[in-house]
Amino acid sequence: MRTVDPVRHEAKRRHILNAAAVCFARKGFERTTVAEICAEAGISSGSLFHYFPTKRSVFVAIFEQDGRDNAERLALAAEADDPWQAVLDLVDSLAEPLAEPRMARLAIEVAAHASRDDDFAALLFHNDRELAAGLADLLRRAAAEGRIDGSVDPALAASWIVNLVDSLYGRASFTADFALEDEVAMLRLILTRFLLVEPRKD
Amino acid sequence: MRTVDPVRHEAKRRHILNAAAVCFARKGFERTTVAEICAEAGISSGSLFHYFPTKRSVFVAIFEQDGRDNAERLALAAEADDPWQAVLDLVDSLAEPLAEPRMARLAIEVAAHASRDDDFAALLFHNDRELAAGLADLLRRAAAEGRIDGSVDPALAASWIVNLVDSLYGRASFTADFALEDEVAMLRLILTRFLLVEPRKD
DNA sequence: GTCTATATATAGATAGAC
DNA sequence: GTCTATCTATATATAGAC
Repeated sequence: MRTVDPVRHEAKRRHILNAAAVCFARKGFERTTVAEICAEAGISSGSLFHYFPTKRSVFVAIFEQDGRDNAERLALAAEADDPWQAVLDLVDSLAEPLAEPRMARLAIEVAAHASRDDDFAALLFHNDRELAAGLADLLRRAAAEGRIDGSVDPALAASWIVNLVDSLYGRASFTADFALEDEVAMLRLILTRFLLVEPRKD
Repeated sequence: MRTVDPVRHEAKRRHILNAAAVCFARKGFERTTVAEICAEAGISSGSLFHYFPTKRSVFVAIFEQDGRDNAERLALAAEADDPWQAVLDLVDSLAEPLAEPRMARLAIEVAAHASRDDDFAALLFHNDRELAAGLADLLRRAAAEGRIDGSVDPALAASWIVNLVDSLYGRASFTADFALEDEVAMLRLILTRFLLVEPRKD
């Protein structure tokens, strides 16, 4: 008979992480205080430190989920019949969180923090490489089928696609009246013209 | 007979700003202490606060120069005979600071800080809009001469070019073995295929 | 103008009652 | 497991001698 209920424990952890994400998006890692996270979550600092050993560990835990989410999306994309369409769909799905503007700020905060925290950077780096590797596979298939330009190195092109999506996040936090649909459409146009072999119809 | 030598004053200011830029690139705005800047500059905190009222003012001063530099580059580009070539050259010159890796980290720190400091964001926003406006003019000229695709809105395309260059900065701080020349070449390929009207030769 | 010394505030994290 | 109270460290900025 155990004294802790693991389900309740996990639920509370997530509750804290959600509150923390809101705060980190609002003010960044350094300027967000543990007291603010506690206020947002409706708990005391003693309680927060019962669930997480440090403020940093709260931050890191938020993004460990991301790698898992992307791995799922890649697995789905790998099963698609049309690899090039799968690439475009993947780009759409990666851009989707931008419908919530605070996610853009959080993404930038992540990049900034990674440049000063090597372990955290390694986590993100791993996530990005997994994503780029999955994209490269799709591009290779598309090139084999003659759908896209085979002269561009798939690995390099894949890492540029990841980067272009990242740039969309930068753009979202920096552009007044950011219109997600228009921006995604432009990104698709850039990618299509960059890689598609077929003659232009536009 | 004045007691301050304005030349010496300005030189000291720049010395402090250079030292501060090194520190901010290394650890970000929040984690960099005034004491560290002073150590890097070889002065005391009392002395630093003689030149700048706050730590933030030091940070801001570093980037006020950027707008002036870009304005100069734009003025040069506006006089070029070949507007499309001028765009590509401008992109090269914007990417050039990346030869020093610490500049990439500083750029990311800037973006993160801007998302929490509205006045600072306004400064950067102004700089970016000036740059995009200048690029849009060049694109309009290039389209009028039939050099590039006239169906793409020049203003939107221009802001994407600015964004693609920004993404290069993100990429630089995130890519192992970042090879500036290869990356710039790929960026030029993307831009050329995105906008150029002439049939592909590759 | 530059320094040393320090005021003041506020952070992350801990202790221990309940 | 959650709280209140607090420790300890460290930060920005100031005061005032030289």
